[in-house]
Amino acid sequence: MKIEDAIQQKEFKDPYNKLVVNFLYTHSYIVTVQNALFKPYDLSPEQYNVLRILRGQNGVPATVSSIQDRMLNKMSNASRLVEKLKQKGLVKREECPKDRRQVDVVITLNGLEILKELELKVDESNRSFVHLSTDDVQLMNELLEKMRG
Amino acid sequence: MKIEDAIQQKEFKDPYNKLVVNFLYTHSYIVTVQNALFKPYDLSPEQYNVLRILRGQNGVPATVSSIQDRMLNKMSNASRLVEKLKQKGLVKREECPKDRRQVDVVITLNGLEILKELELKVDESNRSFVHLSTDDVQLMNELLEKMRG
DNA sequence: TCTATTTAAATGTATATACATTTAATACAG
DNA sequence: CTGTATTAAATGTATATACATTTAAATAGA
Repeated sequence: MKIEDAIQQKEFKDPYNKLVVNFLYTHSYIVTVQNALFKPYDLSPEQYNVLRILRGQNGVPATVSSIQDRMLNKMSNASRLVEKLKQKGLVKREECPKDRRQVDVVITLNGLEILKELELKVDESNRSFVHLSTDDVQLMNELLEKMRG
Repeated sequence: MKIEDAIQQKEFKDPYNKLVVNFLYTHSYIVTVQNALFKPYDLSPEQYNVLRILRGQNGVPATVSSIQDRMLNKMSNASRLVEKLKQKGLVKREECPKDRRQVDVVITLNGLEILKELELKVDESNRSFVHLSTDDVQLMNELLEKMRG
């Protein structure tokens, strides 16, 4: 569906304007799909992302700020997301002995299991809601990086 | 900057996965720029969007649900956004005489003025933070629409 | 050493999304 | 009509972003 029809706007002043609007609308489309996917697991997309970051550590603890640095949204609040995940038993949080200001965060076995199960569904979902050929996906990946400059 | 460097992830399982991550990261980049732009005007990007929708009505009142239908994020809450804008004197809200369930929303002169001033900055900002040629912008607009299927 | 600065994490608060529920008014079937 | 269903908007609540501030610990410099 054309963006003009989706938001009932006849025309755009220039293609840059249209791109930003088109982008924001598409973002909403993506997160709606993602939310529906994560909801049965009682996880938000952001919490899922933190779990993925922690698994990437291969057992090495991550500090809250190192998680923050790797998040997709640099403005999100790793401290509170970790707290939520801890309450669900998906991560452990321990005071770092070397520097008592820091906190060592590690994913639990339970967290790894849920992540493994979810990841299959995420992969499948990504492939099915992105209606592009691999070539177009490749092209779009390049354009996104060029776009950010 | 490559997405792999931006979030310190070595590789992606497949290009679809990378695209989604790349997309979410780019979204964060865009809204960060937009928030900074709107902040001095005490408006959020969402409130700005509602004002733009109302101006597009050319004086014809819009109901809350018609605003909702035209929003970029279909899950946002037009009712509360309109209330915020009313408190700032940027919109008027009146009971619709034909159907007392509905509410007629109209942008005020003050709202139109702020919108006019802001729009210039938004246009300029869009052109400067999107580091793409017009051809690439056109291409990306097409890919976004194809992506949503 | 003692103080000042810096750093890591947590916390406070406003806005917005996500989704369910409520309230009130209208439509509509019997 | 009258009771039921539908619709529009508002409201309730949880999560997350955005951004400022606070707290505590470590570091650096006089």
